[in-house]
Amino acid sequence: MSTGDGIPWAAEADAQPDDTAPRGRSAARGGGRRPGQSGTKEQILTAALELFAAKGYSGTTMRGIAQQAGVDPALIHHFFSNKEGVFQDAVSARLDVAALFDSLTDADAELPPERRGERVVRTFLSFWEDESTRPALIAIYRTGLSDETTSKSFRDQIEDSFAACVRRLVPEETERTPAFASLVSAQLAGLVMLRYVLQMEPLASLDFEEVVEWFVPSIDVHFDRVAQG
Amino acid sequence: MSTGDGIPWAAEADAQPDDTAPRGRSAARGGGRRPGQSGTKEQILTAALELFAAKGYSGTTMRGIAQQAGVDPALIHHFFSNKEGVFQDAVSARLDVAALFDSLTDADAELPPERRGERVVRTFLSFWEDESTRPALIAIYRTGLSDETTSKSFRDQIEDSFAACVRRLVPEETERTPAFASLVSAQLAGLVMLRYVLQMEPLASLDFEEVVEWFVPSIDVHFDRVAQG
DNA sequence: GTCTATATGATGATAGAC
DNA sequence: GTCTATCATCATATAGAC
Repeated sequence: MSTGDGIPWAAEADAQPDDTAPRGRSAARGGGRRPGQSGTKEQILTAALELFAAKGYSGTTMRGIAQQAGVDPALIHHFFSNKEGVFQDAVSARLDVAALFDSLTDADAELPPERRGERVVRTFLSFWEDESTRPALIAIYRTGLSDETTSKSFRDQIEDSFAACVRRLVPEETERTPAFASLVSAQLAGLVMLRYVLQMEPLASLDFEEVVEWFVPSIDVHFDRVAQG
Repeated sequence: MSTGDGIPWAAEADAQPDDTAPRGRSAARGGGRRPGQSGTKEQILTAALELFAAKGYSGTTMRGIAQQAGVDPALIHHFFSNKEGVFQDAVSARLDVAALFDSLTDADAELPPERRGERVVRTFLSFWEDESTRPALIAIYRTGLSDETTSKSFRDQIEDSFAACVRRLVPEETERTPAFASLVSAQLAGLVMLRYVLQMEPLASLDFEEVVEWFVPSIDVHFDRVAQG
């Protein structure tokens, strides 16, 4: 633990972001044996993600994952070598972090400033509302905040992902753009933290549209400000 | 760990919020031996808070605290019985969580709506800007988010503290008040998370007054909204 | 692919000498 | 008040039988 076991999940995200089609024959890679012959591997990843989301990284044990998945602990090592491997595979199997904002196209930059806030909020929150990606996000947020080591890569990841988002929506970069991006990130991070991670009431129970309606105006404030220089 | 060792820091805050005066003869209690004869106890609490803030609750070890404080691990048990005791004492020695918003008086409810946002933001952030209370807050936030068990009491604590705050500033309670409080909490939580815990740039390096200037308008949006029913 | 058995180390906690 | 020695438990990880 204190030996410096950082979790470089930011390494790379291979990921299939929103694979609505039933998985099975993904693009033939290599030619080796198809993984997950009996579905056990998938089962382990699901169990792992559940636990990482609920108990954080250091609170999740290999034994716990094994029990949750109904398999032997040694099997997990067999598949993923170590705990860090399980985490990375579990997260990237459900979510492509780097592509979080890929659905924001250049066309969105043409939106009038008063529409951009809503566009960002809806795009970001859609991944939190989606039950297939939410556990991965919760696991990432919990783990990313657990200590200074993981916080560093988590921070870089947020920075990168939001920087790309901002670059799409506010093409004309000014000196205020970075601060603007920080502020918007902070507000979105706080929202998901309380609504989805901590599940604070009544925020957690609000209808999605209600959240958007309440929240977007406070984001628009920043878009207005950055637009007027 | 999985045996359910929650951290009920919300138990009670006895706390001396800002004991600037050099301790020594605190109000004569009992009559027993004066604690902290050689300052060792204080030393341990400081080291503990530092580690809890940096590595979270589960990432901090008794041995690590001992090493950081330059004392024997057994001494910590002697003073605080167990890890949970160290955490509670370390946090409550520097910060009275329950009194976070006590400086908001009824007079603030008389402020025009457009001034209330700034009042809340400044009050809350002042504890994060203060180096004597910041480590305790970071420790609380990190620990509170580490898993579902601690998240529960953390959430309740945020709820209570902000509920009290809102009750002071928006006396005329409507059906929108709770949602309003949630939203404001979320935005403030996100801000401190990115600026002080994750230290995301450029947010972390912004001048305090700049942060206030950028952030307050997005809070005012909610005050305006709740004011107009 | 699946399991048993085990190596190796760190953890929180305790008892007791000085 | 301070320390040594130690316990029981948990962790990750590995080697190897089937």
